[in-house]
Amino acid sequence: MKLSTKARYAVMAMVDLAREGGDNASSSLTVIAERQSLPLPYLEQLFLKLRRAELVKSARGSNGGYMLMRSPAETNIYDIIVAVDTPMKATRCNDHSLKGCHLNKTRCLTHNLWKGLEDVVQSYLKTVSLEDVCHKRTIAFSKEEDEVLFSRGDQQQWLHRGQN
Amino acid sequence: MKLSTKARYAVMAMVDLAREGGDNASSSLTVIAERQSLPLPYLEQLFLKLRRAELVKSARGSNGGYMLMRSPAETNIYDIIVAVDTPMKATRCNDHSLKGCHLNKTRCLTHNLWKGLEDVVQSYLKTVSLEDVCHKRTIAFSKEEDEVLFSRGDQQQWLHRGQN
DNA sequence: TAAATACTTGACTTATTTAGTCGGAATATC
DNA sequence: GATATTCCGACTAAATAAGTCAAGTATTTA
Repeated sequence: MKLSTKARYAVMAMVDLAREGGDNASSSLTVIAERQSLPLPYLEQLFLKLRRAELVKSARGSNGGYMLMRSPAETNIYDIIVAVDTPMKATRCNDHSLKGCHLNKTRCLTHNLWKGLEDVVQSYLKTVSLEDVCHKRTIAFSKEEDEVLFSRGDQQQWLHRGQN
Repeated sequence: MKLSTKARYAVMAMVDLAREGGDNASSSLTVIAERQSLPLPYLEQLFLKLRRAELVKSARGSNGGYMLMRSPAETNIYDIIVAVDTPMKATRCNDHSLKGCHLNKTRCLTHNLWKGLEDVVQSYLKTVSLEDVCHKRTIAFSKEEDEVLFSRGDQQQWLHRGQN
């Protein structure tokens, strides 16, 4: 269970785009690839999918490039990862055909467990926006499952859930 | 990003063991493999690791088999998955050498994001025990990030965090 | 309009990981 | 001693991921 480079590279590139591409300026993949030390042809593959997912728009021709479709605050990490990769597949049965799921009682037992795992991952990735990442603003869950660490750059503050 | 069969099979087998192996009775891998439709030689590999992780103890010879080291309630899913597989590796840099992490500012930005993802997954898997799975008792997080669904079989109850 | 720039696309190759197998040794029970 | 079982390392095959390549199309600028 590990993150694919597709997902990692896509997020890195989108963060780069969010930081450098303000004021309706588009960044070319050549520049992004260089800044982030990523292989250009690989980035091309990824941005094709990002554009089809309507996360970025492209401008062709000289001085062309890509720019975000929506603001960094409105772009969440989950959408980026889904666009280029399968985000988290823990269950084996898809929603329609339950083959491989309820062969017998015991096998079915684990279904909720894996579904819960998918939900947790999905929920986390959806709550984090591109802007959050740009500002190093992240959400961490403590072991008590009762507190949330809100971190903005150097400042950190422990809060009880519901106080945000 | 998907669950490995190692992790899935190991949990399935452990759940089987928890259900059938009460009263200090040991179950042989042959039986578990048959009940769960899993390849025996593969299970052998996995239980070797589970034993070394001290999650199960073994009895050799005829009528031998495996039994849980601790009670199902004291055995959590995270430990099982860690024993047989890497649970969730989202960051690329390990804790000691930060190579590939702070090459430049932007790359560093995503570090907290991935670390947070690892934490969320780890936290979830640690809170679920083998007993929970046996009773289909799972924890699901709502979109509001403020409520928890405690489900026991047919009963379901929405609670605010901290009331459990 | 010509040239430069950069996106578009699919096919291809290679490397890595995962999944699963095999053969045999050790050990306990009947 | 026959049988059932764990124990262990090495091996193979299949699948996936990562990355490359080449030939195109569209757009802008000069």
